[in-house]
Amino acid sequence: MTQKVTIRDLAEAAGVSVTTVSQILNGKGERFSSDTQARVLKLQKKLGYVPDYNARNLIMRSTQTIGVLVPNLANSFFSMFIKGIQQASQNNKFIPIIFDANHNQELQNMYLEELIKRAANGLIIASATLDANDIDRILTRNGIPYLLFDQNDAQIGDRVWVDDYKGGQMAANYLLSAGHRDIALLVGDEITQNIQQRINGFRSVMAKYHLSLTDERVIQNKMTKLGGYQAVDDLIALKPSAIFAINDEMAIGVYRGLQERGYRIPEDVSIMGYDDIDLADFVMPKLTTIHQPAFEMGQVATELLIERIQNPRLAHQDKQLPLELIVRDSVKNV
Amino acid sequence: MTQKVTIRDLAEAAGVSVTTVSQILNGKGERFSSDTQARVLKLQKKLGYVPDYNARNLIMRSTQTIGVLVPNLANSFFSMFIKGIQQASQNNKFIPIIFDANHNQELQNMYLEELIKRAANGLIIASATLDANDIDRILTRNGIPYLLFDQNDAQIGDRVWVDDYKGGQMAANYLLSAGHRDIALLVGDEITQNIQQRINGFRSVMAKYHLSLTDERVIQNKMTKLGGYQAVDDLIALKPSAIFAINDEMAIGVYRGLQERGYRIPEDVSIMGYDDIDLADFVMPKLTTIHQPAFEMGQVATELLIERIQNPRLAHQDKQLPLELIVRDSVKNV
DNA sequence: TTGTAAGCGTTATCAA
DNA sequence: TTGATAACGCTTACAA
Repeated sequence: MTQKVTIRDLAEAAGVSVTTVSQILNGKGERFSSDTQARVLKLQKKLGYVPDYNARNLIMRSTQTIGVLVPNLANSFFSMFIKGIQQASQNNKFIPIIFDANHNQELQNMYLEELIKRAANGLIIASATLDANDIDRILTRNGIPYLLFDQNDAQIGDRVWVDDYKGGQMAANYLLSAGHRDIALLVGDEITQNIQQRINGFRSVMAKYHLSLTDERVIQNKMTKLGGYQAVDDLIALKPSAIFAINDEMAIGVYRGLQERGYRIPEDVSIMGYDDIDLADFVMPKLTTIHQPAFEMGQVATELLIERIQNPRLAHQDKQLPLELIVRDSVKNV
Repeated sequence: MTQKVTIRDLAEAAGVSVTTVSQILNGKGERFSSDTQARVLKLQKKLGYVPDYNARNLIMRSTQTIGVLVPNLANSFFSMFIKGIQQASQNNKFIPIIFDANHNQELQNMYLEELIKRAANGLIIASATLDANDIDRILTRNGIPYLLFDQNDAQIGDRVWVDDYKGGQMAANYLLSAGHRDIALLVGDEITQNIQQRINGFRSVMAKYHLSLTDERVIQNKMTKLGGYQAVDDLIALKPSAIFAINDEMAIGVYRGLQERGYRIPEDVSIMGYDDIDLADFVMPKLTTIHQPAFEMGQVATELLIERIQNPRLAHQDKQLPLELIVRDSVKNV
C-alpha cells in the first residue's frame, strides 16, 4: 500500500548499486564522488524513498525502542512516571511503547510477549503481577535487558528505588509525634515487596513507641480511589484517630467515604497518604503525604536502562532517590 | 548476553525443519503429526522462542500497530480514552503505541514522523496543536488512515464524536434552571473546534434567557488543575453565582482556589464541570458535570480505525456517542 | 508428513 | 570510487 519505492528502484534510477545508495543515505558516503552523492540524494527526494523500517531493523538489530509495562495508567503516580520515561527516552533518541496491564496477569504476559516480539531493546516493568523469576527467565533468554520497578523481587537486574522502609518510618513518626496512638493502616490487595517495606518501616516505629499494629487494624482493598472508598466501613469500625493509606489514591477514596458519613478530616480522623500525586494538593483538606519523585524515577529508570542497553557488561546499577514528608492539612495534632 | 532464540534453533532442537516449526506456530500445522506438533510447541515454551518481529513484518507487510497521540496522559479523560483504545486494540489483535505530546507542537510532529517510520497501520490523533490539513497531507501521502479527535477540523477523515453544542446547552440549561444568572465561563487557552461548540451551545441557551456572556466573563487558562487554580482571582473578580468550567480538571483547580479563599461550594458559588472524570465523584462537594464516555470513545475510535485499515475503500464513517448530565452537589438552586 | 529454497529490503564485507 | 554478495530471521511455494 505504501512504500513501493525500494532502495533497488532508487539505485536503478541513479544508475548505481544499492551499496552506493545505502552508504550515501547513511552518511557513510564521503568516498563517493560528490556528483554521485548529489544524484542519489536528489532522486531520493524525488521518488520519496524511505528505508523500510523492518528490513533496516532486521539487520541493524536495534529498534531504539523500550517497552514499558505499568499496572494502571489512570493512577497519577504512573502517568508522571511515564512522562519521565518519555522525557528521558526522547533525550536519548529512544521511543517508549507503553502498556497498561490493568492489574491483569494475563494481559501483562501478553504485552510482555508482544514487547519481546517487537524487539524492544529493553524493558521497564512496573507491575507486580508477574513473578520476577519468570520475567528474568524469558527476558534473559531473549537477551533483553530490563529494569524491575515496584516489584516483588527487586534484587534482579538494575534498580531504581526509594527507601520504602524509611518512607514508612517517616509516615509513622509524623503521625505518632502528632500524638496519634489509635492508628489504622489501609493497604492494597497485592502486597508487593516495596509496599511490604513501607509497612515494615511503619511498624518498626510503632514498636519503638511500644505500640503494635495488629492484623485486624490492617485493612486491605484495591489500590484505587474506589478501593479506598470501599474500605471505609472497615476502617471506621476500628475507631482510629488516624489512618495511614498506603497510597494517595486510596486516601482520596477514604476522604469521600468519611465525608459522606459526616466525619470531618482532620478534626474527627486524620489521614496520611503516600506518593504525593498531583491531586494530593487539590483535595480538601490538602493531603499530608510522603512524596515519591515519580517523574524523576521514570527518567532515571530510563537512563539506567539505556545505559545498560548500550553497554550490557556494565556492573550492576543501583540508584536511590529521596523521599520527602509533605505536611499539608489532613493530619491534626491530638 | 544470551543470543536471541531463532526459528532455526528451535527447529534444530526439535529435529525438524524451519518450515515445520513456522507452520505449526502459525496455526497451519494440521498436516503434521500431532507428535511433531506437540514437540515443537513444547520446545517453543522451553526455549522461550518468540518470532522476530522485523523479519516477520518484512514478509507479512503488516505491523498490526496503531499510533495514538494524546495531548496529556495525566488528564483522566485521556487515560480512560486510552484504556478504551487498548481494550479495542486487544480485541482486534492490534497494538497501540501511545505518545503524550505534552501540548507541544514540536514533540507532536516528532512522534508523528516516528509513527510513520514505524509503519503504523493507522493513527488516532487526539491533539489540537497540529493543523488538520498538515496532518492530512502527511498521512495521506503515506497512505496511512487516521482518525482525528478533539481537533480543529474534525471534518476530515472518519469521526467519533459527541455533540458538544448540545453538551454546552445541557450545562447552560441546568445552571439557568437552577436560577443562576451571573455566570462566568472558564475555558482553556487553546480553543479547539469541539470546545468552541461547547461554548456556542452554552451561549445559545443564555441568549434564550436574554442573557449574554460577554468576553470579560470568559476566563482563559491552561486546561489543567493548576490552570483552573490560577484562574480563580480572575473568576472571583466577576462575582459570579456560578462558574462553568470547560473541563473537570479546571473545575477541580477552581475548587481549591475558592476554598483557600474561604468560599463555600455551592453555597457561595456553584461550579459545573465537563467530562466526568473519575475524580469528579471524589471531590468535596461532588462535581456536577456533563459525562463524556471517554472509555467508549476510545473503543469506538479504535474500531472505526481498524475497519478503515482493513477496508480502505469504506464510505466515510461517523459515530456519535451520547452525553449525559450528571447532577451531583456542586450546583445550588438560587 | 516433512523439507528445500526463494525471497522480503536492508546493511556490511570485501574484492575490484 | 564502486559493486557483488552474503547475511538478518522469517514465511511460503514447491518438492520429495
